[in-house]
Amino acid sequence: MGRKPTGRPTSFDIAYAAGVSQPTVSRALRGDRSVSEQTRQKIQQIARDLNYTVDKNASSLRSQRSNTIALLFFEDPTPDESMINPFFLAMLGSITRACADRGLDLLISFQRMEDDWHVKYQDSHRADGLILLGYGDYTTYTPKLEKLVAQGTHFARWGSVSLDSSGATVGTDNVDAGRKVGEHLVGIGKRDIAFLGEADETCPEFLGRYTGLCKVVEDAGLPAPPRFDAITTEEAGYAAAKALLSSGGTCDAIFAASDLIAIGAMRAIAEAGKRVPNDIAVVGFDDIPAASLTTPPLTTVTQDVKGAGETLVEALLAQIDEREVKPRKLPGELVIRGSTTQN
Amino acid sequence: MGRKPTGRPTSFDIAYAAGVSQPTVSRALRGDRSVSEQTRQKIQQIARDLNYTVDKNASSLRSQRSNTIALLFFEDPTPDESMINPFFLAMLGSITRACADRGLDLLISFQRMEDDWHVKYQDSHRADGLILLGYGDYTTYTPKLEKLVAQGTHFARWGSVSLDSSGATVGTDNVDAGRKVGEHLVGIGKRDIAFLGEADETCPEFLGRYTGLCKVVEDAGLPAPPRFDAITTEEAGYAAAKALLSSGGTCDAIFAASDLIAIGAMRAIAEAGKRVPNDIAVVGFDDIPAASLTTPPLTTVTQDVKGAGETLVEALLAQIDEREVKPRKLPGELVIRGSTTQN
DNA sequence: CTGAAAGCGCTTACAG
DNA sequence: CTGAAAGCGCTTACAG
Repeated sequence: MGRKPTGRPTSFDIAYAAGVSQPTVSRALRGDRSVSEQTRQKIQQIARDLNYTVDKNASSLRSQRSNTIALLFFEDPTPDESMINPFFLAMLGSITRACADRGLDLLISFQRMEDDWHVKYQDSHRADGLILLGYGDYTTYTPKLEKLVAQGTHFARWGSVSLDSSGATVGTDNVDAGRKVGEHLVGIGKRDIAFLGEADETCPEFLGRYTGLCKVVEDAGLPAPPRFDAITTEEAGYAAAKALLSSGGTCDAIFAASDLIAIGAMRAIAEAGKRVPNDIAVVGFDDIPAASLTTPPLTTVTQDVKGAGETLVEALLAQIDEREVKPRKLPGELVIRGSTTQN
Repeated sequence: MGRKPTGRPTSFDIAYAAGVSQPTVSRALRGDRSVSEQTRQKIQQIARDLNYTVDKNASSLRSQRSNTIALLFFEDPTPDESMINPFFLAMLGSITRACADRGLDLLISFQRMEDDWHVKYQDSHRADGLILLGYGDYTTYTPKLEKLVAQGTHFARWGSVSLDSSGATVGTDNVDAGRKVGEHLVGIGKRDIAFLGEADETCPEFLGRYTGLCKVVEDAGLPAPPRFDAITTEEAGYAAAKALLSSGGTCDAIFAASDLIAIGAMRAIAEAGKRVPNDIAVVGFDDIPAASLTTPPLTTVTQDVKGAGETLVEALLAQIDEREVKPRKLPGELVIRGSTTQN
């Protein structure tokens, strides 16, 4: 045979071998129902024998659809430019799997907040849509989102669901999760709970967690939880706890807006000569792998990472197909460990 | 203006606006030196104004080059199917950055050992080459590699450099790193060192680390380090240490082939009522984020993750361009923490 | 159920 | 330095 002396076979080679036209090969290989069962079988067999695969570039160019999704991590530039939040890494895994299950390819890219996200993938037709994952200042983030919407770019994002009704947003029910944490802490007899994390408009997710905590505390007739700002790093958690402990105020529990913050806080607590959980109970958020390795192990909130990946991909696909997309809240689950209960 | 009523502009639109031919636009935008400076400037300005980007599918189809690399993680299927080794996640970050610096897109995919890697990307022309990252049984891995070579697929891999002279392999100098660990342990007076990890042909990297350790121990006239098999998981490390401690044998130091193994081992040591580092010193490998969080913090070996990403991408690019590629060894750095020294 | 024709948006010889 | 022509390998109306 060997119609083409070099390179990989094309649909014309398959067509020649099967004695049909090239468009029929294209149809058969995509499982088009209009091709007769017999012809389809034959063509698929030959394609297999010749080790043929459809050229994605040609197919995407013609059909104007790439079956590819681009995953953009964005983050504030960090001084050490290293640490990605482990939680997002877990998300990456679940999104990868969700894409693979649907035959989608996944492009990935780390973006700085300053960058022009939209241009890169959608405009160059590499991807049918974008999934946005990240943390960082929400106030600089929002205008970019609006630009994406204005451009008609398809995207789904992970984040705070409440503040944003613009379609494909998926996130943990942070208020509910904050409530669960509050109930647990109040339930074990804590009365004086502090919150560590930037709970304002720059970070609506943290704000939700704080809000949930406040509700429970208020209902129990306890003093409102003081807040100490911290971004999602161990260093920030350490500094915030330092500030809390040296402010002269007392507290018998800390709810940190993330595990990274909680881990930093535990270091500060140890340095201050206090004990976890007896003097101060500590709760984190995310359930990163390191959370079970601290001393004592960290009580935290597990987010539904697997469900998140599935839901994000589904939401994006729905948007691409112009189906209706509603924001989705996923439940967070409290995981109780030694940092809030002695054993 | 508005030549096309709908959709994004093409190079024809730019050509029309600039009063030149379409091929000239193509040349100007790629910075072809043959286009006059003036024309080039003008075209680039117009392209910017019209928010034009080159259609990657068309350009890849025509040029038969995609400027895209596919990163394949492969792993033995794990029961919980969750945990990716944190070390490879760090590698992902550095490879992403190295690709971005060179204007390459990055496709990512997790593969099971059983899968047919080669077909997926190279054959469908999505990627110019593959980077292979992973762990798992090397003996099932090698035949796949050979198949890739036979197919003329371009790839670079992270792994054991010594056993494999086939081009684009990059890895830590495991023997040297093992030696550093051995010297440290012998230097602090340990005499009876055990190795935890599958140090045979199924995992040449672990074997290298063991070999380095053995050399030092032998030179010091100490008994050869016993080996206890463990794959790279916490559970396996726990089980291996259990086996070691209950074998009735004594040991005053453990070199674990990975941090995950070391963390599991420390748990087993604590359960056996022994203290780290006084009764048993522990050293890991990889310096994952969790390594500094254990009690005591884990002495380990840092691999040059940043250099690894750069080197892998460079090696792959060289291979694609048919330039000569030599295997590259990167140094590992010992990081001494509390698990081998009291303070 | 199948085929002939057109065309997706580029890049690349080939001319001049 | 620039243009006219061809063609990368598919998918999609359109006919029959």
